[in-house]
Amino acid sequence: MGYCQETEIETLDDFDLKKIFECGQCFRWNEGPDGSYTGVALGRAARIRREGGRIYITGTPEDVEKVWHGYFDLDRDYRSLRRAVCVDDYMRAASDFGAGIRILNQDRWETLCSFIISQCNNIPRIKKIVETLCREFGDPVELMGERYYTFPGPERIAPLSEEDLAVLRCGYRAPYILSAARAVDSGELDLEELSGADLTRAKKALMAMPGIGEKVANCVILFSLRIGSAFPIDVWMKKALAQHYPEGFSPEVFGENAGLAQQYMFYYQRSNG
DNA sequence: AAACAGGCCTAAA
DNA sequence: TTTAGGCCTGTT
Repeated sequence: MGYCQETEIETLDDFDLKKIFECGQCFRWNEGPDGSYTGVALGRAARIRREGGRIYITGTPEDVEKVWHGYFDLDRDYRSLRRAVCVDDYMRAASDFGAGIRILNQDRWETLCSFIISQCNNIPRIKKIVETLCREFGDPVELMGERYYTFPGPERIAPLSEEDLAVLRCGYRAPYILSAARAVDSGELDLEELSGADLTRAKKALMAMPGIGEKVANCVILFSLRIGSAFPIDVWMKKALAQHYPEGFSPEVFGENAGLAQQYMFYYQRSNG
């Protein structure tokens, strides 16, 4: 393991690596034996660790300022956000339990593609398919003597065929990946433009694509388009809502913080049932 | 062995 | 507008 520069990520409030990387929003960060996490995001490989109360990530201060600051959503004060979603005793418990979660600002295309893959799959298989996709079609990057691969851009996937994607073993999702790649590459689906849209319009645009339904659309919108009112509902969330809001429930009570409220509910449900 | 897994699509009421 | 069944594949 060669020498590698590290820079502190300064954060005044919530920042729990395990919760951030394991609350279901991303698929490419993996925990090492020492509790650090290594992953590839936004075209670069990095390792991030906690020592005492401080967080360190490989890279220069400029990397932190220009890349990781935005990725880890450091401009938002999660302590006050947690207070804002405490609408009842259940949400108080869930947000206390989930303290340390942050919603990452991920690459739009990577998020779209990853959540297409996620449908009707378990996490280990999702991660495996995504890693194969990157190894086969991404660019190699190096970190501390190890080789990693970036997530291939839509322009790399668009010209491929279903046979080319057979190595992924992702079954019926392959044509969905191709059509999404082609739409993004051609500009027919403009994810950057959509990040300035409202929830309704963003959902409509995404769900017009084959293989993108309500759940995948909401994940893409929340995790990469930065629209905080998105509220993805999967099987875990269905259980949580049925259990705690049998009379019915509307995410609108949380306004722009609905997505964060969802993350707390989801993580709480997965951890405690 | 048969069912299921962090959905989506189509057909049918 | 809601519901059932099928879908690739890998795991239990």
